[in-house]
Amino acid sequence: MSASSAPSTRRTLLSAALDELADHGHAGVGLRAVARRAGVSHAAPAHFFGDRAGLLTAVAVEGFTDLTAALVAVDAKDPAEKVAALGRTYVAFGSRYPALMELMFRSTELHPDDPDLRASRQSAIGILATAVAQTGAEDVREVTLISWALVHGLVVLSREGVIAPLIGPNADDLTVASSLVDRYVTGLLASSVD
Amino acid sequence: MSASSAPSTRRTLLSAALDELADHGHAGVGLRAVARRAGVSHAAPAHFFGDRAGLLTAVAVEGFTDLTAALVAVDAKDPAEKVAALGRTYVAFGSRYPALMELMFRSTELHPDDPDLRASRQSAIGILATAVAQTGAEDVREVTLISWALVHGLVVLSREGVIAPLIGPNADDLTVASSLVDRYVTGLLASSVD
DNA sequence: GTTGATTGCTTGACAGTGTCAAGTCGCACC
DNA sequence: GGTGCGACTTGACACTGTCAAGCAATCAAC
Repeated sequence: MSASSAPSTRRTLLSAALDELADHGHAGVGLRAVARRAGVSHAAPAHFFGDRAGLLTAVAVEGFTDLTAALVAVDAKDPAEKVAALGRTYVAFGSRYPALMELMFRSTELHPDDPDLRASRQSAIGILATAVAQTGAEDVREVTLISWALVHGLVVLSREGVIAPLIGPNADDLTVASSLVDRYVTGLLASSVD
Repeated sequence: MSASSAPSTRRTLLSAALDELADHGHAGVGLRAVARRAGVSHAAPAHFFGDRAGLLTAVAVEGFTDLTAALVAVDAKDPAEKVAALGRTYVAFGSRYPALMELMFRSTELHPDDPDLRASRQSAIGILATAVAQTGAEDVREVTLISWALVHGLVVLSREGVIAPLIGPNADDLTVASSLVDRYVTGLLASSVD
């Protein structure tokens, strides 16, 4: 028999939750709705994840893990260009999975001190931090924070639909955000090196 | 008899919702909980606001109105310094009213096309846009967007508690964010003027 | 000055939710 | 062969948003 062929209910529930999130947004991720989708009893999710916040936390961890994988896959020779590419990837991820990205930053409905959550988030931001460090920037942590804030802000504003009214209706959010990331993140780094 | 002495149930409900939001966060703002706090029947909020999204939308409008007022009160001689001051005020507002600020940008639980919501949000961002314009920046709308994204990102990251782990435990979020706004927003503008 | 309509709210019900206590089933281990 | 234990299920409770109906006051019209 093949290894790990049984999809271990817990795993089934998690992927049901991700589907529910993509289909009906954050509000759709309820203990009972997810159980229904996974074909188990209404109390099964609570058995594995404790409560609703536990389920959402597990989903968020999955999200940070996927985001990390996407960032790891980014490659670029020039350090500054790499930081910009990471930023574009971050924005693209937020654009492709808006509900997931929103959930990942809604700590009031998560277990904010969950070690897995902290670790998975830290590993995502760690990638950006090391890329910033390789540019030779002086205060790595400040530049990392400002870069993160910038791309995350773009994700939020794009999700809220306020970019188009500001820039113009015929501009694609993702294109606009990417060009802004390119232009200003690299500019930021240039002024911060030395 | 004094003008507008009667606190018009609707107004009472709205301020009860704001209190509930400040006390128990976004999840605490339920139709029934707000009704209880306001001392009216459980269906009264729905009577005035239609549904829960309607109530939340009204609260968000209140938030954007307050934010606008805070931004209008900002004064500075140098145009670039004014933009920075607006950014600091934005961050401070988000820091003082985290739950409200979060709600204001949760369009999935609001009525995103509500005209009052759009108008109040537009008036807030308009203040930043005109300040940016007065610096003589080339592409006003792009610089406005990037500045907005930056400060909003800082608000989100501060709320999520990820600034301290990144920068250091003895640094105050608000101070860190303010200094970043000062340093980089003004740098941004300097490189963008001509 | 009675009628009719509108407004501002309440009462009551319904389906759905998260959570908890108890129970059932199978399986490993002694 | 018992005994514990993990993986669930069943059933209940309090709570939620929403809807239909009703009730009291107001106000315009005739």
